[in-house]
Amino acid sequence: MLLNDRKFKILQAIVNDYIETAEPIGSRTIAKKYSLGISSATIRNEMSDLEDMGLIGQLHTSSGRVPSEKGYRFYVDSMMKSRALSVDEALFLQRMIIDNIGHAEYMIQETAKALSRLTNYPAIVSEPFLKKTTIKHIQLVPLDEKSLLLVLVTDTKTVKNQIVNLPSDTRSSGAPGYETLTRLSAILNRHIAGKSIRDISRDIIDKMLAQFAENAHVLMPVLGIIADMIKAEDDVRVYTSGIKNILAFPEFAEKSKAEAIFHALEDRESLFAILDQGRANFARHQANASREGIQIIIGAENTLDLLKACSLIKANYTIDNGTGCIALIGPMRMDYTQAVSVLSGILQNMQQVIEALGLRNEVQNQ
Amino acid sequence: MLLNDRKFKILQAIVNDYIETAEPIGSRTIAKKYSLGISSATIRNEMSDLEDMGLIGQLHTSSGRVPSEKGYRFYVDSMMKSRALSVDEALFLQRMIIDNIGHAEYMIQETAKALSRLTNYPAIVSEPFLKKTTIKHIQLVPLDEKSLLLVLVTDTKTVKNQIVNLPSDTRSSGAPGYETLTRLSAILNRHIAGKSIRDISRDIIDKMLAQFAENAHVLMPVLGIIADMIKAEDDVRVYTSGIKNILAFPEFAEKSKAEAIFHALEDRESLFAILDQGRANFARHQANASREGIQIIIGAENTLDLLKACSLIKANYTIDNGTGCIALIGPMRMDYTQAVSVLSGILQNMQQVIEALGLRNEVQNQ
DNA sequence: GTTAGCACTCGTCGGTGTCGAGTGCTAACG
DNA sequence: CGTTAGCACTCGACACCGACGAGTGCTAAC
Repeated sequence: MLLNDRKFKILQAIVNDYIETAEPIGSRTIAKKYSLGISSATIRNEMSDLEDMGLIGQLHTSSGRVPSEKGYRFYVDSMMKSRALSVDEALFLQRMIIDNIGHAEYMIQETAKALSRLTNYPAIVSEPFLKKTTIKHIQLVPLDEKSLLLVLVTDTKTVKNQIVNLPSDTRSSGAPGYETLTRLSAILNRHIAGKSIRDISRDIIDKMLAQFAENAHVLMPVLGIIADMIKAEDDVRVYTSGIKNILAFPEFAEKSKAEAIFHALEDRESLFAILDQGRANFARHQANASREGIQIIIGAENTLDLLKACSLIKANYTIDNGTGCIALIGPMRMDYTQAVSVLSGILQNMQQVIEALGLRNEVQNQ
Repeated sequence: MLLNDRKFKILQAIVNDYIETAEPIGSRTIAKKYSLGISSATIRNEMSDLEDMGLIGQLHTSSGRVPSEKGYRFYVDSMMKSRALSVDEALFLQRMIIDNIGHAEYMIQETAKALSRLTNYPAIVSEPFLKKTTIKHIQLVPLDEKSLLLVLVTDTKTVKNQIVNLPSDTRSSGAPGYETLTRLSAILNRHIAGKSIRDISRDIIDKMLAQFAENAHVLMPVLGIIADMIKAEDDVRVYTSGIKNILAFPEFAEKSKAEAIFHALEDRESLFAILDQGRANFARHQANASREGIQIIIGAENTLDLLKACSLIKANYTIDNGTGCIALIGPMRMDYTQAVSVLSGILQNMQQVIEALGLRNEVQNQ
């Protein structure tokens, strides 16, 4: 699509103004507000052309013009200026890096919070989808007579723990003591560290049972819980933040619309559906792929009916054996410039934290 | 306050109807809808009396009547029937108990979810406020050359873990190995298990330093992190669920009101302020104390301006060395009967989970 | 090609009238 | 004396109307 310079400027004025005010904008207003050096009548003619091209539209005859989806698409692809982060934003992100180092578990939640806080749009962040979690280290810790604590470190340095309740009908009175547990931990590590849950064969279990000797009754509950924990680890979680921000947008003034979105953003399944739909569109709009992999999906480009009136800005991030997703939702007239710059800032931020945590390349050679 | 039987029934009809419909109700409607066997004119006379007593009011002359705060108070104190849980509700709670056994950490979040799900009111649940967390067990787990994992079990069986990054300028190359860490863990346990962070004296640290010998450089980072973790443990967290439900109430139709509540329910500080205000009111309305310690705070009885138009139903729950709080928020015309029965069901539920986790009396004698 | 002018459209806003639900008061009834 | 029917009155909700203004398209003149 090719636009002459004047049409370009007028379209830009319309989109910017609408992003800011959410009101249809007329020719006279453009002439007054933006000094383009042409009269409102000329602008009217140009606007008429832009409407013919499908870039703008009007809600009814004789209201001002509003960008169409195609108009937003054009704006995003061709006239959006990339903006550097403001000092405040950059400082905020810096602080976040510092706070998060050493807290891999919270980083993802914090990222969602930061995103919505900086942009005032609802944010969604999913944990990385890992191909196959492997066990890095196991430790049994004594608790009391009837139970012990199982601590599990996975190859992503995620740490899980759970209480193991021992069967009460065991011969030996009570749980094994500290020294015994240390010995049992060593046996467990020798046999299953570095393996995924599928790799634990009957053969290995038998060997361990033999070595556990009089403590054999401890092994099965422990293995069962390890399996559960690894399964839970393979379950990707999603976090949202700033959902209430949608109340501030006039396009969601009707409570029913706001409620529909609220509902979707509280439900795990629909969150995944939202994040997932990017894939189909990715090929279609190559222009965005260039922007550090940040995708912008506008209005009806969304495959979910629920989002037909919204825009979605999303990107993937990578931890060496999996990728997660991070996204912002807003009305179609969202401030793409700001949202994209913040999102790309956060992506860099996450990368730094991930590197600081040493998750990058050292995991395989444990 | 004494009401004759007819006034009693009329007031009950007004409150019930208003809870259900959120519309002012007139004498004719009462006569038709509730078969009290008296005419609308008689009802008008009685309503006039009820208004003089301050139990009901009207928004403007010639609109129907609406319960006043005093009216709700009377309703809650004298005419609310206690209702048994429905089969569905009971089953839902049963399931929750099963799911939560062994997951002390999630129980509180799950409780908030269950509350809001069963009542359709926003729920707030705070973690127990513990007087002084003590260390029950410490375990050091090897991770890699530069770091190790510290696992801490406290007297509430909460388990925390954090990665300890060792100073890189240490003489000995890399972190201690598995056997060494096991030995160091034993030293730590011998000296500080059963103590709170304040009890760890300079003297104890010196002794441990001596025993750590060539691994002394590991001790200080570890102790620093233990202090942080205990401090974080003493920080009570609060969870909310179902905030979006307020959108369904006509009294929050104006977005600005809904937004104010949203804001308060997303902010930790104001959540505590909400939960805290019960104390002052507790003495005032003894009548409620009888209902298993469930308090009902209506409208202006709230000390927070924000809640002057709301009601709050709250209760405390106890784990042996601390108490937490659990609450529901709704419009003044909330369905007190249902809310109270669900809340009391959940309280019993929590008690069962707590007992199943063995947190009750066995903790002290570790 | 640009602009001024004009007729036309349509949503918004204030004013007006009607309708219905509600009330209080009074008088009649058992 | 308590209860009820009837009546006048109040007031919000709603529909209707006209004025106003922001906006458009079209045409003619510059």
